[in-house]
Amino acid sequence: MTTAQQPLRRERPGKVAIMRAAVEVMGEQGYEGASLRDMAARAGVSVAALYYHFPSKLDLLREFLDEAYDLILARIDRRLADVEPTAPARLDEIVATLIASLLHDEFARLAANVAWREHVRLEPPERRAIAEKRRRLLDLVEGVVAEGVASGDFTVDEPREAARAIITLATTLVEPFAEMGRTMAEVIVLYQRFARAIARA
Amino acid sequence: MTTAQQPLRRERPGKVAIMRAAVEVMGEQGYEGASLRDMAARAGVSVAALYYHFPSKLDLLREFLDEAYDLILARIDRRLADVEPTAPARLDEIVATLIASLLHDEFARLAANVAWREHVRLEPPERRAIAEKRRRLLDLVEGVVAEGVASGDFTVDEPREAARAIITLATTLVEPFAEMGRTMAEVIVLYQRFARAIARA
DNA sequence: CCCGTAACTTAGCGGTCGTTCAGTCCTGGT
DNA sequence: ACCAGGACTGAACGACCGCTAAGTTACGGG
Repeated sequence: MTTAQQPLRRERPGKVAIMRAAVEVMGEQGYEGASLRDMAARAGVSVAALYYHFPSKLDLLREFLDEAYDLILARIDRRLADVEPTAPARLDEIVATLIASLLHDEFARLAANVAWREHVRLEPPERRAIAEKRRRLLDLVEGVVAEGVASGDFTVDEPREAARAIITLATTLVEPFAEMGRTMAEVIVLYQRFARAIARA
Repeated sequence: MTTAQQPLRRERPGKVAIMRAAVEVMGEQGYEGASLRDMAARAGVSVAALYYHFPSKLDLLREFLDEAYDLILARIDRRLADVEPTAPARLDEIVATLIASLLHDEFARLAANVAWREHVRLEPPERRAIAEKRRRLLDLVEGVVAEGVASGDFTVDEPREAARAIITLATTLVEPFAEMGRTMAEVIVLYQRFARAIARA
């Protein structure tokens, strides 16, 4: 027998193409406005092919949401490992990673729109799983802010609310970014400054 | 003849009830997920009644968006008239007005969701009209921030981007507010502090 | 008392939606 | 050479969609 498990032989290119197309359409039209026929056409397959890979439209969204939140959390963890352990430097790294991930290219921006506005479409049981991943990110940022307060770098009284504001700012950047006329690098520096200001509010 | 114009005899209770119901459904399900049948049922009328008052589903959204942005702009203008003319006080008043308007009650929160996420459904011509109202709010806040920089109260280099961040923070508060476990008054004070911090970043 | 208009209603149109089912093709192991 | 199963396709289902035409009711002015 081979050493690899069955389900990820070459990462299932058909399934990946379908999910990519689905996220594009959902990002442009919203979850309810996105039709399976549009998704299938963009992926170059038939509608029934979607049902070979996903049990339903809602499960397609759920699977994407799961992967997207896991990815961003893992990316932040990995990049924090290489950063000096001072709170401002760590906060800067989180902000930079969030913004760079969400603005990287057109697909990332559409995916960000889906991830941060369509999670409400899930039914309560699956929705709680996503809420917990969001809470993990919030806890992480709150920890860094609190750490900074302890070290005297930050001064805010409500680290959790400061963390919430910082995450909101970074994750809702997709729309404003288009009309800002600035490079991603410039925006990252700017929002690192805003984030540190909130942590000192 | 009477002095009043025809179209607003007693403010057309039927039309108002329909728009209220429509905004509720759109706030809960999103524009595409909201059906005219749901809206009509909630308003206690038939589907065809919607077409007596509005030319189409999209026009219903457009009309609400027009009114909602005009209302919030007028409310801010009116409240700014009674505030001492220092930049920090004026910024506080804007933040307080925005948050109080968007969080006031359950309907206001649903309306806020529609206003700040569904404007993208409009076709480009009508969409530009809404974009201009948003720009007016942005200009207003930018002006106050710049004013504060001139007076030495604020220090940020990019007043327009600071204004954008402040507006984003206030207008996306609806979802987080539910899990914050704080009163509206507490949240206003907190976010006034965040806004001033951004203006000093 | 009658009539015009505002404010609806009932019924239904054509179309699109998510979903399913019965087959088809291709590939790799025996 | 065969064939099992993975990865699909074509065609259709009933439900629901936005929208409309034609008819009904209530009422205020002449």
